[in-house]
Order: sequence, then C-alpha cells, then structure tokens
Amino acid sequence: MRGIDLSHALDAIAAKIRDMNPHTIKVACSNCNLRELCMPIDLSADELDRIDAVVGVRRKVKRGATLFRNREKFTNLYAIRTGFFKTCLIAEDGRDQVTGFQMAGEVIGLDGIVNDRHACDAVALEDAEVCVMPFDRIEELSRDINALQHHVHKIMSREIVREHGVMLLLGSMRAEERLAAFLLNLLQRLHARGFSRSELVLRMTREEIGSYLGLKLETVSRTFSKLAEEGIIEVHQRHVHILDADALKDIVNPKACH
Amino acid sequence: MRGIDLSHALDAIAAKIRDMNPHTIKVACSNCNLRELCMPIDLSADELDRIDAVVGVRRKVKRGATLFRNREKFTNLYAIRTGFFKTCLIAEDGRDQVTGFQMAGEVIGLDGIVNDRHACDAVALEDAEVCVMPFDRIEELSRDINALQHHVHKIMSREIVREHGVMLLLGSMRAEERLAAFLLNLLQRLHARGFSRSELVLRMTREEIGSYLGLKLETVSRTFSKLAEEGIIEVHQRHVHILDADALKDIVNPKACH
DNA sequence: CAGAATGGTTGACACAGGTCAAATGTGAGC
DNA sequence: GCTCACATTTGACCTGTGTCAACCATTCTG
Repeated sequence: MRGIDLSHALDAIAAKIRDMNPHTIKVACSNCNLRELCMPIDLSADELDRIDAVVGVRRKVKRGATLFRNREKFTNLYAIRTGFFKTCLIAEDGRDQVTGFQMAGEVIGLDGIVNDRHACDAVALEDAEVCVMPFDRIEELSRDINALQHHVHKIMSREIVREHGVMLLLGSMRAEERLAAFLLNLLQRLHARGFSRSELVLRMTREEIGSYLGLKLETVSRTFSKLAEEGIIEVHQRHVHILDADALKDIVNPKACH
Repeated sequence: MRGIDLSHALDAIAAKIRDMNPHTIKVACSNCNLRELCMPIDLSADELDRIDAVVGVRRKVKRGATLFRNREKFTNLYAIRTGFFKTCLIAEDGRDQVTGFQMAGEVIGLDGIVNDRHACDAVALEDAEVCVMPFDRIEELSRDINALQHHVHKIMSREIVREHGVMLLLGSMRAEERLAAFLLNLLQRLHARGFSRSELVLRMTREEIGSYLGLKLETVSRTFSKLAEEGIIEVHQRHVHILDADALKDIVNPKACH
C-alpha cells in the first residue's frame, strides 16, 4: 500500500473546494480552504474583507529554506497555506532542539512578539507557501473585531497548552511512549485536514523527530522497528501505516483499560 | 550563612516602597510595587485607573491549596502579588509533570483561554495572594488601550518562548546542566525582584524540581550534592548559596570560553 | 549509469540516570 | 518537647538510551 503525498493531497482538496464554489478564484481568506483552521467563525462579510486586506502578501518558501531566523526582526506572523515547517532553537553551543512541526492552517512566529525579534528558526521541510500577516495590522484590526482578538488569544493559548504537553512527554515518557504520542498527534492533526487516520508520510528525518522527542536518531529508528515488529505499525521509509491505533493509545496511556 | 526568606523579604521591599510614597496606601495597580513587572509602562493616569478597575478582587491562597484546577471553567487570569506557585499537568495515568514555577509579578492562567477551561493545576507552594483579572474585562479594555493589548500579547509570547527553553533543557541537557540552568533562571528572576544574586530559598521539594526538570528526586539530590562537592554551591536544605555563578554558566553552556 | 551524498538500520557496548532500599533530618501539630 | 509524617540523602544495582561503528538504501548529479 502506498503512502499519500501530503502536499499533492492538499492541493487536490483545495481544487475540489474551488470547484464547489466556481465563482471564487481570488486568493483571499474569505475563500481559503483553510479558513476554518485559521480564522474565527461567525465573521460578517465586511469583517472578512478587512481581514483579507491584512493578509496582503503570500510568500513561497523552498524546501530547506528558512521563513525566519532566530534574532531576526519580528514583524509578521505567518499562516501556513501549504507545506510543512519545523521550528528549532539553536543554543550557543550548537545544541539544536526542534520545538515543533507545523502544517497547513497553523500559525508561526508567535515567539517573536515578546522581544520584537524571532526566538527560533522556522525551516520549510517541503516547498511551502505562507500568508504574511503584519502583526501591527493584526493588533489594529483585532481592536475592532472582537472575534479576531479572541482568536489571536486562543491561538497563543493553544500553543502554550501544546508545549505543556511536550513538556510532559519530554519529562516523563519513555522512548516508545514518546514516539507513539508523536504519531498520534500527527495523525490527529492530519485527520482534521481530511487525511487518513491510519496512513501518514513523515516530512522530517529521524534526526529531526529525535530532536523533537529528546531522543537520538538511532533510538527513533529502533523504536520504529520495535513498533513494526509488534505489528502496531508498518514503516517503509517515511511512509507509516498504522495497523493498530488502539495499541498506540495504550502505549501512551498505559492505565487506560480499553 | 543564613538563607533569606522570600515572602518576608518581599514584604520588606513592599513596605519600603510604601514608605517612599507615604500618601498611597490604597491597594491598586497604580501603586503596586510590582507594577513594572505586571503592567505596561507609559500609561496615562486615566488608563491606569481603568486598569485598576479591572483588577477588582484579590484572593489569598494558602500553602498547598490550588488557585485553579485542570478542567475548571476559565474566567480569570491571575497576577501573583506574593507567594510562589507551581503549575502542573496530571496525565490520566497519574504521571505528574510540573510545567512551571511562578513568582510575584508573573501571570498565570493563560492555558485556559483556548478551551475556556484550565489545562493545568496551579498550586501555591507558600501562602500567596493574587490579583484576580476577569479575562473578558482584559479583552474589553485592551481594545481601548493599545499598550495593554500589546502587553497581553507579550506576556503570552514570553510564556511560549520560556517553554521553548524548557524543551531545549528537557530534550538535550544532562542532569547537571538542567539543574544549573534551573538555578540560574530562578536567580535571574529573583534578582529582577530585588533579591540577592547568590542566595536563594527553594520553595519547592526535590521531587517538584525533579518533575520540572525531567529527573527523579534522587538524581536532583545527588546533583545538588555533586555541585556542592565541587564548591560551586552550598546547600542547606532548601537554602542554596551560589559560590561560583560562572561555573554554573559554564555547565549550562560548555562552549562559552570564559 | 557510476559515484557521492544523505538518510536509515542494526549491533555491541558504555554509562547516566532510574529503581529500590535504608538511614537520617526536619518541621508541623499536639 | 515529643511524635509522626514527610523530605532528603546516600548506596548498590539495573536498565534504557546514548555512543560508536559498520552497513544498507535511496536520491541526486553529472
């Protein structure tokens, strides 16, 4: 069984939605297929137009290129339209920690607000396109549109909660649990975007997964092999097929008695 | 040499500041000694008054009591006036991860915004007092006062960046490095509040430190002993005296050549 | 298509930190 | 001041990951 290709599948979905609304082809939030992920619901047509105006520019980022770098001046948040990013922190002594993987519909750059400088690097793991959203314009508009204001708060809060989860993972889980939690998290997010619950293509290397999970790449590789031996997943390079999602959940949350 | 007592010293500072402004005794942001930590600067008198009105209620929390719990309805943010908190996440299987320690001038509760429910427990590690700030009022007011709006964004962004740092710590540091980083972080925050750079009193147990740092309490204890043997710190129960802060920095960041 | 570069897998072994256990110290409450 | 529950320290031993190394697979390049 072949794995799916993330960006192609996304494009297919985008095309499908466009077909359903044949009179809208202008690129704008108001007809973006990711709107329900990115934007508050319940906006009036007028409000939507004004938000459209904020998201003026799009930017393409080639695989391997950076969207922004640590210490760079912060001016924009970015909403991912297509593609896949990692954010990482590089300590002075060269230690490199991946702090997250982001996919279509997610917003990156929030780290830059505190000090007006970005506090990490954002690297595209595949060719990507982002909506550039000047932060001062967002602040301006969110003074007028309550739903937008609250949405911005929610996005930031969500990131805080996500990171709490990662701390739990890094602080108290064993390798197998970490990898299981990682896979389940990816699956859940991909599923929210219309992808299979049982099939995924990893956009990152074993080393990047390891960095995110606080493991060495060899351990990641061994743990994949172990899960495969146990019949829980099938791994062909970066294509992963989930055979037994419940077993994965049991690994993450051992006490849960089916 | 005796360690200092955090809350007593804080009270002393508060009293001192009050003495310097003898005509202000009303409890309000406008004359709170923590204002520079909590609030945006450059506010007009009128703006300050309006913010005062938001922070209506204070709440005392006894040592060991919770300010809020996971899954509780979210309505307020809390600014810590005095005392010391931990926030922690308790997984379904009982795993308990401390996600942070918070002291006077810091804001807790941000995790609740996304889902209108708190996503962790906040427990007082010593008798504490917090300013209760209804979040809807904050949102309302920050539509009017740009500085407040930006301040809220900064506080959230700061928390995101802090958590990135913890991920780096948990993901790639060894026990000694983690503990050194932890001590330096506490010292730096205490120093910003007028405390000694070389002396601190831990408000939390070894187990709580361990949970935060992804270590077992025995390892925390051993690592304290090791740092003490090496003449870098002196430890008497929860009183820690830093003898060689540079050595601590070297441990965290090995490459840094003095 | 050869060759190089990159990424992934697997094995052998070492070691940091976890686990278990015992002893001691300490503070809150009576 | 006594007692009990709790926190801390320390030792001995074990284990999960890291480390190092060899090898394989895949993709890219010319």
